[in-house]
Amino acid sequence: MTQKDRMTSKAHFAEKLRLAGLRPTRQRVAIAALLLDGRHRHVTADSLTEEITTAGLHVSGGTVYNTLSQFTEAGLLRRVMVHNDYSLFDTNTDHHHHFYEAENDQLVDIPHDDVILAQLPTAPDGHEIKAVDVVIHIQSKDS
Amino acid sequence: MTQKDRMTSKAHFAEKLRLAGLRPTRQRVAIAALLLDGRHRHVTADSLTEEITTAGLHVSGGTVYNTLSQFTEAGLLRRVMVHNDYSLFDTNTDHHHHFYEAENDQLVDIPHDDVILAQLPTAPDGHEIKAVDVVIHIQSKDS
DNA sequence: TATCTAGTTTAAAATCATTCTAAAGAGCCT
DNA sequence: AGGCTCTTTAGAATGATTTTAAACTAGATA
Repeated sequence: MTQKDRMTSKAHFAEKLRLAGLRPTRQRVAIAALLLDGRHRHVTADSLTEEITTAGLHVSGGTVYNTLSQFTEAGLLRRVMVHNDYSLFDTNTDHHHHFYEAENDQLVDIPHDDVILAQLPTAPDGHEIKAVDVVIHIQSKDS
Repeated sequence: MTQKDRMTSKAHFAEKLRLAGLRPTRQRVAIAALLLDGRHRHVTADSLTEEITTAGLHVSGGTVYNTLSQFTEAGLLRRVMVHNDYSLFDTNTDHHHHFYEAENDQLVDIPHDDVILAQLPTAPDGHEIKAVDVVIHIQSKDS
């Protein structure tokens, strides 16, 4: 990646944040550059902090947590609920589901074409469906 | 409920615990009597502790947590994953799904006959499906 | 460009659900 | 009853996440 590309992408992420209603601060742009580049993956506050450090940057712990929540709130990330130990975030916000292997705390995307849902129930009166989360818990056959 | 009925049900829950491989201690039987009476509801460690207190009993905090985990492990309860704030347990272990309204932290069972799933994807090599959790996030229409 | 202000970041303290610990207690088998 | 193992207990410890109050900055304005 050239110097110019880097500058271009920085502006690109700043714009993305602005569109999402988030002021593009140095920290948010740095995190956006790591998480919103189109690659689909799962991160935790911890793994992200490690990445930031590896990139030679520094963002305080509180800000990492706040940023992940803000990005999620803004629809740039998706929070995946598989256990209560710590939060997992998915950089893929498209409609898709997950396999979760508790044994290794492993989260795997379910290929998009493996359609699962047939019909949804009607939401209770006065309510509407906001999201549908499907988590398929799996385990090694020999355990 | 007569004195005799009480004894009978106590024995009933003790037996249930034994069958689940759990030694029927005073605490476990008390909690089983509250949670495993066939009613379908959702509890947290906190709400359960409150119930125990209201019943004029006392079980230490650690034991409440351990018991909920052991019951879940034994298949007597089901842990429902909807947020990362604290654990929710469902006394209904039958195959069913949930509506979750974040605004009021409200969990609602989806009527059993509102079938949802069509076909499941195949589990990754060497793995088998253990459980399928579907959580439909809902919100008030006017929010 | 200098200035202002609301929104942000920071390190550190605080929170809070949950787990762990070591000692005391209770099923249950003989 | 005696004993052995599993449980319970209160309290300390853990660990992710949130809050705090002060220092900073993006972006608007003069």
